[in-house]
Amino acid sequence: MTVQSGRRERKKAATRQKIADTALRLFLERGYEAVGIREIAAEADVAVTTLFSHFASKEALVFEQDADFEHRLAQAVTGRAPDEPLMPALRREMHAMVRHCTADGAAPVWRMIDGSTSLREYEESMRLRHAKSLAAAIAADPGLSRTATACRTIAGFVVDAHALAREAADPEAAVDEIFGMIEAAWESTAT
Amino acid sequence: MTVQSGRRERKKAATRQKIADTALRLFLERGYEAVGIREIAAEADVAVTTLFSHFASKEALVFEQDADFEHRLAQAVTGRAPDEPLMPALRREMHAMVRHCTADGAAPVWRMIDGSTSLREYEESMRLRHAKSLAAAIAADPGLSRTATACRTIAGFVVDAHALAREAADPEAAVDEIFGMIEAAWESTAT
DNA sequence: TTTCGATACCCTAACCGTTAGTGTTACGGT
DNA sequence: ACCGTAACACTAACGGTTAGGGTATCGAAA
Repeated sequence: MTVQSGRRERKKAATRQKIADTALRLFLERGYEAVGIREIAAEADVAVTTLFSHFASKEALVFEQDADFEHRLAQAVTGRAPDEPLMPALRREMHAMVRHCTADGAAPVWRMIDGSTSLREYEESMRLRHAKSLAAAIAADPGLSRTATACRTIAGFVVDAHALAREAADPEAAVDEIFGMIEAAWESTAT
Repeated sequence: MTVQSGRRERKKAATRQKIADTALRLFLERGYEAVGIREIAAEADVAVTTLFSHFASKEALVFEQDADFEHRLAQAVTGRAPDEPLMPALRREMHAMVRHCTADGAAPVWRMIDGSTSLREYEESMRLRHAKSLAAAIAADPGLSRTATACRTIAGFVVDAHALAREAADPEAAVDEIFGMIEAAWESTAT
């Protein structure tokens, strides 16, 4: 486990980025389903197998920075100020995430996602992962003693909030509305 | 639109059933991923295209009676007694559904589902559909005036309850625990 | 410096779910 | 008795994904 930043890792990162950029460009130009893997690989000047060594599936090309999102919610729980209650921290993070997804320039990507069944399904499977890690983070906090079922329920609720808010007319207001409900559910489980 | 029960419809139903039975048998014998579509079709003595005219995908072979489930929750809302509150009706239906899924004999099937990524993803996409129709049913009830976001949030919550309860050590108790949270969330939106 | 293991990449050829295209049969209403 | 059509069949392909097996470049130990 040596430190990073050898020429190798830089080249690898560059290849990955080139693939992702090429794919996104082609997808936006001609539509997700209309662009094939072999074509993306050719345009990015890599072999198909190389593409799949960087991305586990065609859908993963679109959700390139999924791994970031994966941890942000969990971090919001484990990294919050020692005396801060859970819900405000989660609400704040959710606001930031929703703002990020509804920023200018992101719209075409989301339109593309909503237009493809397989992309929507992939996004759902991501939510399951996110909910799982969030539930683990909540369950691990010694300050909040709740049952495993309660943690998982709340976690599922929170990640769903992201999807629901994205589709709402006023995403920011939707986050607040949903979090009102989440807090009521959460407090109903207080011992 | 003539009435049913011609020889034709019986034959069609028989073909569909034979395909589903064959598929489930092979899946349980040798594992979901280890059995190919061509093999199922051959064993059921139909053409591959015929199989796909009855089932939209390989996963749909496993969730054969999905369509039933699709409407049960919505029915629980629209078909409840005129004066019955929403939540008890949903809770009752959810109890019935969970009991059905945890009945003896269903265990191997669920073990198979949990063992396959594509089956789990398919189940999730079903949940989205179910949540959508449930949300529509709730939103359509004139007695419950809630925002669209609140309806969708609660609907997502309810369908998630099914998945969470199935995985819990005591599914029936989990349903009650989760519904306690759902009711708190629901009542927090009362005008 | 030389050597050497690791790894990033390449190519070919397939596998598998799924669909299009094109018939053929047999049912059901007229 | 006839015809429209629904159900099914066959072949061939498409597109995502993976296996198998090879080359080259990097990084570090010898």
